[in-house]
Amino acid sequence: MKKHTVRKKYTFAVLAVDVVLFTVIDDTLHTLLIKMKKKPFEGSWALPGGLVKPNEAPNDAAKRILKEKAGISNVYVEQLYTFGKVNRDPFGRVVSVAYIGLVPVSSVRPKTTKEYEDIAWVPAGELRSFAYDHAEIISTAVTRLQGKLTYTNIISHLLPDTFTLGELQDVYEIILKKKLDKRNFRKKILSLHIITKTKGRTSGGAHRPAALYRFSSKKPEIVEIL
Amino acid sequence: MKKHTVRKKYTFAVLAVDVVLFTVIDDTLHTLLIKMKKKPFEGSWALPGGLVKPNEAPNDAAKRILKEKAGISNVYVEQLYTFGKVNRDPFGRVVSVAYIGLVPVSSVRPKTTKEYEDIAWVPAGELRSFAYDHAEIISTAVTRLQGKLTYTNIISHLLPDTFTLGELQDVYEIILKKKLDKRNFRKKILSLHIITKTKGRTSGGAHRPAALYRFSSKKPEIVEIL
DNA sequence: CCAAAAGTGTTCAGACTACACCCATGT
DNA sequence: ACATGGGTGTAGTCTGAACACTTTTGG
Repeated sequence: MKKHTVRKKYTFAVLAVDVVLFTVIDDTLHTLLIKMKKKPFEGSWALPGGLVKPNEAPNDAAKRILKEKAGISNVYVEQLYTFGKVNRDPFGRVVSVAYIGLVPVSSVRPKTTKEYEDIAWVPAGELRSFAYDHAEIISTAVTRLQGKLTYTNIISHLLPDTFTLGELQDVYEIILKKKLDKRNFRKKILSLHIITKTKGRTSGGAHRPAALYRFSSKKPEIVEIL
Repeated sequence: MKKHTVRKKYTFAVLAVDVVLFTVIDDTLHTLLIKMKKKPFEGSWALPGGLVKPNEAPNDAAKRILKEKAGISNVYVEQLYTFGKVNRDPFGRVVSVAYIGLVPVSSVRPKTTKEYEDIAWVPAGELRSFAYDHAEIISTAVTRLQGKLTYTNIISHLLPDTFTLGELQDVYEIILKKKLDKRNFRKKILSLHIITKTKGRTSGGAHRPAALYRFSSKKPEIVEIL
């Protein structure tokens, strides 16, 4: 049986990826969205996404699309869920493997292209007109992100290389949408040994300088955090 | 733009589903596997799986395949992960959406068909020669199942309608591969109010009869269990 | 000297762990 | 009578929650 025999005989689906890229800006969780030009979704916002190439793994497609559409590389991405309802795309049968991506705020430089009207960081949870089933994908992604914050170390990918304990706590509070006690938070985080103190300190704020920390490892790990 | 325009232009992938169907038999976690006849995997074991139809959601395809290949309906299924490495299938580019399925042991009646050499419940973790990347899919599924046991009520789908606390504890111990303290386990489970006592009792064993319980709800819920 | 974030300990309550014996039934 | 799983309570430890003041810097 030749490689393309099956391909020709059974082909039916277009496989796409969509990425929910998160970052934290101004004390708010944001996702990267694209404002569309094409009908029937002109003016609607969509996740950066695109078709998977014949010789490309979906994982690689997710990274490629972030690079192409937003000029962002070196991103942490993980698979979220595969959305395959029959009529989710008015153009035909498209099944989309959705990914979550995380970037620290500094490393971000979305670029607009002629293909789209606009590309922008939009506060997660903000009401918009979304293309396709992207509202559902985003809300699934937010829920997953909240869940994983509490039992893994993925938050590391939302922070710059070094950060203060206050900044770390802020990110938790923003995403989990609840206040945490400062002393308890510090005790807990430090007891886990997932971050280490560096020699650096902040300076420049009109307040006492803070110690800078770094994640001991950014490898995905299961750690009971909160 | 017509519906099939995109389809024709960009088609490349065959979309399949594979199901890791779990049950507990004789104090061991088992998965349903099929022994293949076709080259290059003759004699290897594979997950029940098949192609998604053009007008079928992957979810529905998973249920259909269990029905067709094993004569099993009314199964709880949930999406596991999508496996899309370029060369995972020697016949061509096939992307597989993998599902976890759970059935209580009683409701099980796999049927062999002419298409396959054999279909059987095989102890999870047993060494076999697996077709495709199915070894990887199974091990991902086992890990996920273990994780979800500890923070959801999905174990309900592995038990018959009524069951004793001893049987419930057994299933936890089998899947999590660790002993639990009987008194602590009962205290914890009962305090969660996810099961209710029925009026029934067991009979027939050479021992004291046990109270029968039932899950208050089998809807997926997040509950911190262990 | 004032504003702003950093840093630091103790007490209390609830949850989890370890642990051993009697009970009801069938053979 | 004995073998088998069912059923029950308590004490000690650990973890999580609540809570307020001093420190260091820039402006």
